[in-house]
Amino acid sequence: MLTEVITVLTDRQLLIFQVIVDDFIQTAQPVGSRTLSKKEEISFSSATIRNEMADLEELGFIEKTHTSSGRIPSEKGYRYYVDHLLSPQKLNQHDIHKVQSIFAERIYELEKIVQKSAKILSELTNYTSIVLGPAVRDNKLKRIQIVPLNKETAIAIIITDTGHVENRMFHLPENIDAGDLEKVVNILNDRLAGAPLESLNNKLYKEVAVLLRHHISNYDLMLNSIADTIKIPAYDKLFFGGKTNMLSQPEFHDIEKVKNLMNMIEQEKGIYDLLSKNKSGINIKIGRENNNSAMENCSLITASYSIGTEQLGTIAILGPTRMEYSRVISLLNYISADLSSVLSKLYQNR
Amino acid sequence: MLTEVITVLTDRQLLIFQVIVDDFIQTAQPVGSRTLSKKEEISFSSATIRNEMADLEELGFIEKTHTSSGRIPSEKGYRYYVDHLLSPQKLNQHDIHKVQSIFAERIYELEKIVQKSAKILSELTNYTSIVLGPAVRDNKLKRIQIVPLNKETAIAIIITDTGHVENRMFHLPENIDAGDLEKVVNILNDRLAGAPLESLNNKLYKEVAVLLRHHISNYDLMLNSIADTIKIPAYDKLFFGGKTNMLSQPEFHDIEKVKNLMNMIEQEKGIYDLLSKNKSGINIKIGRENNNSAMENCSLITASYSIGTEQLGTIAILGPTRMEYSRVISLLNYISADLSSVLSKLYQNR
DNA sequence: GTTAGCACTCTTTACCCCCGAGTGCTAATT
DNA sequence: AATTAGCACTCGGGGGTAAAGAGTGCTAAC
Repeated sequence: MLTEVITVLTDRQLLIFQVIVDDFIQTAQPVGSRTLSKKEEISFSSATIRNEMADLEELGFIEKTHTSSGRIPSEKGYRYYVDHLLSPQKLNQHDIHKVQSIFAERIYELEKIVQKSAKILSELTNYTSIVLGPAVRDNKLKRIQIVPLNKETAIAIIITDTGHVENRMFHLPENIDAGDLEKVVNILNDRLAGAPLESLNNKLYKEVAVLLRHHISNYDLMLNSIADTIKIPAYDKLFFGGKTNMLSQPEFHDIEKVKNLMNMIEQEKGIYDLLSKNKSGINIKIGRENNNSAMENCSLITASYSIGTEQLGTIAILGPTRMEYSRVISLLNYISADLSSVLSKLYQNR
Repeated sequence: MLTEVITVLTDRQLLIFQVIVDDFIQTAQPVGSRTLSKKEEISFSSATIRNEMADLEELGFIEKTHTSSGRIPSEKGYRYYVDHLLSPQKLNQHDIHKVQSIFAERIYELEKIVQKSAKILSELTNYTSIVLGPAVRDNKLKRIQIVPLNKETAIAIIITDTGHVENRMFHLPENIDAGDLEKVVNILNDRLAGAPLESLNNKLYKEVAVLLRHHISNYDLMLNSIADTIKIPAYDKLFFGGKTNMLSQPEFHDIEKVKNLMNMIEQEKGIYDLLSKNKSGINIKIGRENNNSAMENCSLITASYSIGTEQLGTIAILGPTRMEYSRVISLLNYISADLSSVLSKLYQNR
C-alpha cells in the first residue's frame, strides 16, 4: 500500500496556490508575483509571494515554464486543487434551463436522450463531451424476430427490454420454408425471452441447439448466424459532442497535439478504455493519470448515470488540464442526476 | 447558356503546365523555372520557361504566391488539368488487393460494406473519404413489426427489402391489448408491404386510417406514432474515413482552416448538401466550385454506386485542391464498380 | 525563336538588441 | 522573526537589419 505524505500548507500558501490555479484556468498564462499582489484577496507584497511560491514549487504544486517565468499548476497541483480546494459551483439560470431542454421533448429512446445530453454538455462547457451509451450487456431479451428477405437471405432482429434493437442479415439454409422459420423463432423466444443478453450465447448452444435439431435439417448454419446477431454489441456505443471544441483551446495551437488527440477520439477504442473502467460517481483523471500519451495535456471528468441502482453508462467531459473543474463537475452532477431520474421513470417498470 | 472561350495552348505550354501541376501536387511548393528546366521531360532553358509561364499566368492557369515566387496552379488551372490532361492511372497490385479486401469477408449488410469502403479508401489515399449511404428513400417496405415492451410503451420496427431496419419507441394508447395490436400489425402489413417508403405516409393516412378506426378506439395516437417511425430517415447516413488525415496536409497547418473544415464535417448537413446533388459517374468540384467557404482549399471528387441502373449512394474523397486527382479517380472508379457489382449480386433479386 | 545575363523583388533565416515580465537573493524595515 | 524594498540576473518576444536564396522580367545576344 502506498503511503501518502500529507503535506500541510499554511493558509497563506493555500490562498496563493488557489489564486494561481484560478487565474491560470482563466487566462492560460503563467502567473507572476506582481499579478498576484494586485489581486483583491491578496494583501501582502510580491516579494512575500515570491518566497511562498518558491516553497510551493519545491513541494511540487506549481512549476515554471522557464527560469524567469511565472508559475503554472503542475499535475500534482491540479490533483491537490481538485481534492481539497474545489468549492461546488452553483449553476446559473441559463445552464439549468439548457440542461432541462434535454428532456423537454417527449423522447422515448434512451439513445436519443443520451446523444442530446452530449450535445448540450459540450455547448455549455466548450469542451468535448463523451457519453458512453446505455450498456446493453445486461439488458434482457424481449423478443427475437426473423424476417426473410428473399430465398437466400433473412434478417434477424433482437429487441431488448429497454427497447434496444439489433439486427443482422444472414444466409438462409437451403430448403427451409416459412413454417420452419416460424418454428425456429418460436423456440428461440420460448427459451430465450427474459434472459440477459450475456447469457444468450451459452443458452443458445446448450438448450436451443438440441431443440432445433428436431425441427430443421441444416440447423447449425442457422444457429451460428443467430449467435452472431446476438453477440453484436461488443462495445457500448459512444456519443460525442463538440469534437472540435478542443481546437479553440490555446494549448492546442500545436497541430501535432491536435492530431494525436483527434486520432484517439476517432479510433474510439482508446476512449472506450478511458471511460469504461470508472467507478460510479464523479471521477477525475488529470493529464498523465489517464495513462495515454495523447491525453498529456488533458483531463477527463466522468460521471455515471443509472436506473435505480443499476449503473447504465458514463457521461464525461474531455478538456485541457487547465479546465474549469468546478463548473464541469457541477454540470456533470446535475445532468447525471437528471438523466438518472428521467430514465428511471421511463424504464423502471420494464 | 454560357459560352466557353476555348483557349488553345501550344504543346510546349501544355507540357510546362502539366509538369507544374504534377510537381506541385507532389511537393506542395511553388514551382520555379529553374526547377522545371532540370526535369527530364523539359529540354529548353529556364528563360524560355519563364516566358511561357508568363503567358500561362496571363491566361489564368497558374499564379504566383508573391511577386518573385514560383508558380502554383490556379483553380482554373486545376479545372483545365482535370478536364484535359488527366491520364487514367493504373492501380498497383497493393491497391487492388486492399480494395478487394472490402469484399473478402462474407458481409451481407449494405451499411457495413459501405463503411468498410470508406475506411479502405481513406487509407489508400490519405485523404478523407465520405460515403453517402444507400438511399432508403426508394426502398420498399418488407414488414412492419410492433413489439410491446410494457403496458405503456411499444417499439415499432420497419424492415425494408434491402434489409434496412428502422425502429422507434412510442407510447401505447391506454386499454389496448395484444390482440388489438396484432390486428393493427396485420392491417399495416397487408396494406403497406411492398410499397416504396416514400409513399407510406400518404397510404397510411389515406388507406389504413379508415381500416384502423374499425378495430381500435384510440387509433389516431397510434397512427401518428407509426407515421413517425416511417418517416425517420430524412437524411441518408454518412460514413467517414480518415477524418483526421487532413491534419497531415501542409495546407492545413493553419489551425483556423482546420477548425472551419472540421466543423463542417462534424455538422454533416453541409457535407450532405455537397454530396447529394451530384450526378452519376465521377464528379469533381475544385475549391470554390463547392460554394462553401470551408472548402476553399479543398476539392471533392464523388462517384456513385448503384444496383443495376438504380443509383444507390455516393462515395467521395475530400482532399486539398492539390490532390492526386488521377489516382483518386482511378480508385473511386474501381471501388464504385466493385461495390455496384457486389451489391447487385446480393440484392438484385430482392 | 531561344537563351544567357542581369538587375530586381520578395521570403526566409539569422542575428542582435532591447524591453518587459519575472525571479532569487540580500539587506533593510517593521 | 516575518515582511518587504531593492537589485542583479534570466529568459522570451518583438522589432530591425542584413544576408542568402529562389525566383522573376527584361534586354540583348546568339
